[in-house]
Amino acid sequence: MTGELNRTMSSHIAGELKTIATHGRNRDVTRGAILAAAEQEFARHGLEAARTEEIAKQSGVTKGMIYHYFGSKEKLYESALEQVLAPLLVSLQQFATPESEPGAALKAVVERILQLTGEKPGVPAMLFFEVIQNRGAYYTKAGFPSLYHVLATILKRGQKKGVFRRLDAWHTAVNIVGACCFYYCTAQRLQSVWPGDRKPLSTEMIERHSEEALSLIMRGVLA
Amino acid sequence: MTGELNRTMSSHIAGELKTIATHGRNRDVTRGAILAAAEQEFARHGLEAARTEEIAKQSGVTKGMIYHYFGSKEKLYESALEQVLAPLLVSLQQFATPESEPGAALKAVVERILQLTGEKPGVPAMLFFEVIQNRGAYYTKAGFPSLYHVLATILKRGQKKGVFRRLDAWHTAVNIVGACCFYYCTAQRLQSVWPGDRKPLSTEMIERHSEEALSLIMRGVLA
DNA sequence: AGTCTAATTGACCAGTTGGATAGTTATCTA
DNA sequence: TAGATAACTATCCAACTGGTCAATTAGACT
Repeated sequence: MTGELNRTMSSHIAGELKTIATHGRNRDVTRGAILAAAEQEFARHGLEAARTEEIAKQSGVTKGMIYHYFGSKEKLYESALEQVLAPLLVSLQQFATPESEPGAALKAVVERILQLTGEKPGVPAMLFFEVIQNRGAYYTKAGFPSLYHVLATILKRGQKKGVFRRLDAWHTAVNIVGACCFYYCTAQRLQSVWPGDRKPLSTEMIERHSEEALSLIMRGVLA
Repeated sequence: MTGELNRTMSSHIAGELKTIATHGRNRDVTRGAILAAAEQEFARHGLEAARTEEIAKQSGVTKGMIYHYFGSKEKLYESALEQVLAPLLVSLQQFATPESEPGAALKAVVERILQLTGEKPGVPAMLFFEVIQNRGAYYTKAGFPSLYHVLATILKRGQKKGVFRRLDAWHTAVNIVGACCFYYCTAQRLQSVWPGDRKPLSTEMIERHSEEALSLIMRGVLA
């Protein structure tokens, strides 16, 4: 998936220093810069309203580079989406094992979601754009496993064991994700609504969000 | 806010029949059709990616009409946003009274949010676009009261009374809204992820979402 | 040093889009 | 019936946007 890494540093030298030192003229560095800028732009505007020119400007290269490395705006979008979602969705698979205790499993999954979104606050926005604007077309295309399946499975198992209360697993799975992710989508607005000393994207507020979301969810689900 | 209604039906005749019978050539009907189409288009694509041509097509009029009645794409957006948000936010003010019992008040507010979003599933999407793409600029411009203030106030009061558990009112307010609204943002995708017999936007599934969201929230918040 | 590969650039293009404008016609009033 | 108002249409335009392409140049290898 990640493709050929370090094609440029095949010489004797460590290469790492070289890569960093090389300001331009480096495949991986440029590709990475474009991807990073694309991630931001797509998270702020979605595929449709994102501007390739802006991505180029932010990554410090010419627009032509985007087409040289990615071929089209859509393909760039796919790459950015995959780069962002893969770590989250792949890492969740481990929690789907039927052996684990449901309460602990749910807690672990929620914490993982909160951790990853906390590290990359743009991810929830990208997901929203993808679902609403593109109706999940590229999401489906990437063939990622559904986050909701993992959650629903755990919820059903916990309910059968009597650990969780009576609930609709499918609906609850969605609402759990909502309680985790919505915060990052509305963070910009919170800044002008919340008291001034609360900076929604500061590390402490992110930390508190994780605590609060987890509490709300666990309390809301346990029997 | 709603402006002059029924300017056209000032004659002797009842007017209602007239308004309906008149296919074109009616200020209010045309304006309404444009607004309705705009609401859909903006909910699906956001201000930036929305196309005036598409709005015109969907409302069955020429693009020129949009500029005749609304002046610009942005002004049309403001009107659509206001039309959609006003009922929700205005109606919530009544729950902010300090006399009401906090538990009941919270339940009432959440139910109202769920009712309104259930009736207009496009509203949450419009809110997301507004916050993420436009950073809440038009939202602020409209001068609506913050939904979060109402919720946080109730939460704080309930906490002081010991009805609610120890929690951060500001964060919890956000997470509550997330648990209510996220469903409608991801509904399109759910259709291809959920079992086939569950249609996310069917009346029964919407009803169930309301129940599940309310349960999750109340359980998650009560002492 | 010389050569080859590929990263990079800048000028350019065709299609789209928000918006303006001049003209047409239905309806209301006197 | 005549005129005035305004709803409505068709056409056009300038700016923007995704995408192309030929030319340039920095590094890698011999």
